[in-house]
Amino acid sequence: MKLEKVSEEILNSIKNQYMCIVIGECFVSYQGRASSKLPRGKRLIIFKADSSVSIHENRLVRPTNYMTNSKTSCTTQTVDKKEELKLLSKNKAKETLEIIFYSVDDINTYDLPMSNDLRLSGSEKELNDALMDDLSFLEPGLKPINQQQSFRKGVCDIIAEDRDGKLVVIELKRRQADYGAVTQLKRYVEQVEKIKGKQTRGILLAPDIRKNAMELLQSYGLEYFSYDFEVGERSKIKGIGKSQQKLGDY
Amino acid sequence: MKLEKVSEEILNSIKNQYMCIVIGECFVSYQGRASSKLPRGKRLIIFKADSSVSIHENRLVRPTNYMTNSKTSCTTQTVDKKEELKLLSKNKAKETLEIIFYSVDDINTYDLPMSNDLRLSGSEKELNDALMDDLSFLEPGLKPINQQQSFRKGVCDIIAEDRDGKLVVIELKRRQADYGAVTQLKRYVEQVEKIKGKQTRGILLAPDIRKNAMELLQSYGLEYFSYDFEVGERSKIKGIGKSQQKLGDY
DNA sequence: GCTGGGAGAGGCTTA
DNA sequence: TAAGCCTTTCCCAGC
Repeated sequence: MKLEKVSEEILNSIKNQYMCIVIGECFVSYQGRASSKLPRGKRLIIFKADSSVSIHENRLVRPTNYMTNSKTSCTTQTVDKKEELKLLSKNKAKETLEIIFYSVDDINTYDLPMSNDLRLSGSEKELNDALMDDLSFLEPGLKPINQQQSFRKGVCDIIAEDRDGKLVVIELKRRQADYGAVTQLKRYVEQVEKIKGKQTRGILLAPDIRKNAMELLQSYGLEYFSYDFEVGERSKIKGIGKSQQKLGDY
Repeated sequence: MKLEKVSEEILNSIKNQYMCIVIGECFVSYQGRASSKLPRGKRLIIFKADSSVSIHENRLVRPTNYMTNSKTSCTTQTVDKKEELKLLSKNKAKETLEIIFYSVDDINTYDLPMSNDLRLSGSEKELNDALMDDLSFLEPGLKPINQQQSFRKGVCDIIAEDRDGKLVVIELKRRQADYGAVTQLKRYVEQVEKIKGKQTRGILLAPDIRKNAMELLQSYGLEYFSYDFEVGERSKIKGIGKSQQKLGDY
């Protein structure tokens, strides 16, 4: 396949925000936050309407190389009497992605909509909403006090009040809680204490917690509850377990 | 394009570990760790040799839907007098990905090697080595005392001794340091203090640090130095800057 | 096989 | 724009 033609088709596709798919023998070099070289080999290259470029090998979901928000330029050159097509993509962060094609097996351009229409459920946001609906099954008498308020820092924090009128910060995680989750909760609790000027409890709610994270949590005097959830059309929290720490209280 | 033929080509491609690329009108539904639905629309679907399936829209580097380690089966059915091709992919984690094709614009199969071409990264080891070679440009009189200790990727823990004989834990980050970096360093310092039984300094070395992380670091009494590095054939540290905190000392 | 942890993380939302 | 944070994170290396 004539590389001159390939160059034209790629540039035309980018200009018209089509999706361009190329299969060809290439060498890839990246310079930016890191630096990498992909030796000569046959690969799949995708140019999308949002100006992203991805290089895929015949394995893994993620591309081996990629660049987003790029401006791509093409030049054909002759090296050792052989034609080469050089694609240079740059972005604002001064990163560069260079693809050199030695030969192209196939190139196709498709007019696909640049839509974003995945409907995902089971996200933390959704679980958060489910939890907000009824905090009482976490602890009797617990009431949310910041349904809309935004003196919270993260997206999914709940500030509530327990039956004794004490403030409670709840951090919800949809996966095993790690060190970061604990320090995050600690920060929020401190922040709320500072703003409200009263002692505040902190509850970490997660399906599971790493051992060292649990230790840190306890040393901070925070509380942990495990929970189960079900994903589906509408995700829901199935049950709350008591943490060891909590058990010890009784 | 006849969906019966499409079905055959996809299954054949999977069997032979080719790469199969399909452009078609489809609906996608996923159930697993989360749950999602992608309404009918024209998309790119990639079947790779490692049995991964990805669905791409005309934007973003990452696929909207995907599945790895899957077993895929095909059935064609007729709904409302219209032919449909149903692909069902399952993996061991009991996750399911269902793609229903209403029409297929194009399908191509390519015999690409399932190689894992090493991406040579501007090596972090080199940054570690460069730093280890001469700690004195961080601070006069600083000497490493665990030259042989193993490094983890992306993180370099060095234990050194300053000119006053005090222990210094140094953590090197490749990227902007965040809360995690600070709490990590804090942990190491505490660990070393506990083991060695003597007061220990902690230095965070990173290209940049987030404002809040800086505050936390200072509240912990830790130190921060910024540095520049160059990636390329041989990565090297270009220079060490002094942190605001450090400047205040002088 | 499970788990801990980095990554050129990507990508999204809000200040 | 930067900061903060979630993710079906993906992926590898260690046990």
